Amino acid sequence: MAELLRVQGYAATGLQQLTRAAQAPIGSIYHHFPGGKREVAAAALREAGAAYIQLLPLLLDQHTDLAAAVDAAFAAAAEDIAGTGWANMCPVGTVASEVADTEPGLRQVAADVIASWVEDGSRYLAGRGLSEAHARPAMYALLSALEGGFMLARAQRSVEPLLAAGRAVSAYVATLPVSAPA
Amino acid sequence: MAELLRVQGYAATGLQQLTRAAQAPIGSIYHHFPGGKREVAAAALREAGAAYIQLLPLLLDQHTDLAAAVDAAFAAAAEDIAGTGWANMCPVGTVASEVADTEPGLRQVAADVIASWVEDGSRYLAGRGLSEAHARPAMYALLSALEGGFMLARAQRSVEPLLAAGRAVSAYVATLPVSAPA
DNA sequence: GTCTATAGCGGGATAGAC
DNA sequence: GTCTATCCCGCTATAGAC
Repeated sequence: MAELLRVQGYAATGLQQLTRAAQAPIGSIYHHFPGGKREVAAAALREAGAAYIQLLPLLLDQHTDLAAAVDAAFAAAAEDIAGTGWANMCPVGTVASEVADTEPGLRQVAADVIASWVEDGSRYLAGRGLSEAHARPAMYALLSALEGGFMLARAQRSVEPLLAAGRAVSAYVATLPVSAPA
Repeated sequence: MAELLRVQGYAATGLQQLTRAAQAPIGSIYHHFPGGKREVAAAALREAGAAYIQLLPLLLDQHTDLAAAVDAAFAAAAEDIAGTGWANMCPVGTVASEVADTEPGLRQVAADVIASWVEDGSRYLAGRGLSEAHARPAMYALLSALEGGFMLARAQRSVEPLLAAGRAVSAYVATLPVSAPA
């Protein structure tokens, strides 16, 4: 489901298409997810959200300098999106944009997922020496640039927006005061 | 149409809904836009794109310091989105995310609109003293942060992501060398 | 040229057989 | 509990009356 959501969005994804891809009968969907399409999508977003945030330390731990790490992470994302035929990397952003004003339940799920990203991410950044006051805005800025970069890169079939966004966040992070590494 | 697209997205917007909102019969759509839904959406995106880029100089001319201008522009966008009940500010991003892999024609239109934004925007930034080499990536970074910030702000019903993204772009711009103002 | 009625299709959801 | 057949609705697109 997450796969379909991030490529097509919520409204364009049919449950019949999902059952075909999952080779499951349509009745079983409503057995496991009584809430129907909405509930399936909510579960997919939550699962994808939990999986994605685990990538953050994996990517950023590779460089001792935080700014360099951010730059490299965006470059890795750019390589990934280009290598997978410009399929979207994140269902949360796509669905959130689509249903923010039409599906209150799904909007709330997306908001919760993002909130958990910010919480985990700013804790990580704090562990890398950023103050509490700086870590949270930095994480918001990073996520904004990443999601926006995905958006533009996918539309233009170019890594240029994603790389530029990464360099900007990297330069911004470099301006923040960093305490001694742990 | 642009109004409906930015709030609901492409797939969820019906032509009947459009005719109701525009108080026009459905036949006249196909008279003026033989390509149907796709062509109406394409025209809406192009028109909205042309309108939005005109806001850039209007907003950024208000401050002599470019970094301060960027910060203020994001703050203005945040105020606007909060004041309009978190309706999306930009149909291009929403539609692009949704149809990038399913509607090649519309993806191309979105790509063209974004390309024109980058062209006009980087020309403006160059006029504010940024070198050619810096102006284009800066514009990509600004757009990524803006679109991503819209996305997160709308999902979370909070201006915090947008303000954080703006401050990051502002700090980034402040690190770029600026030649003497014209 | 303008518009109305309808065709044809696929959607989400459900009832009820196994 | 598992799954199939079906309902009803809304969609895009078109044919044809004014």
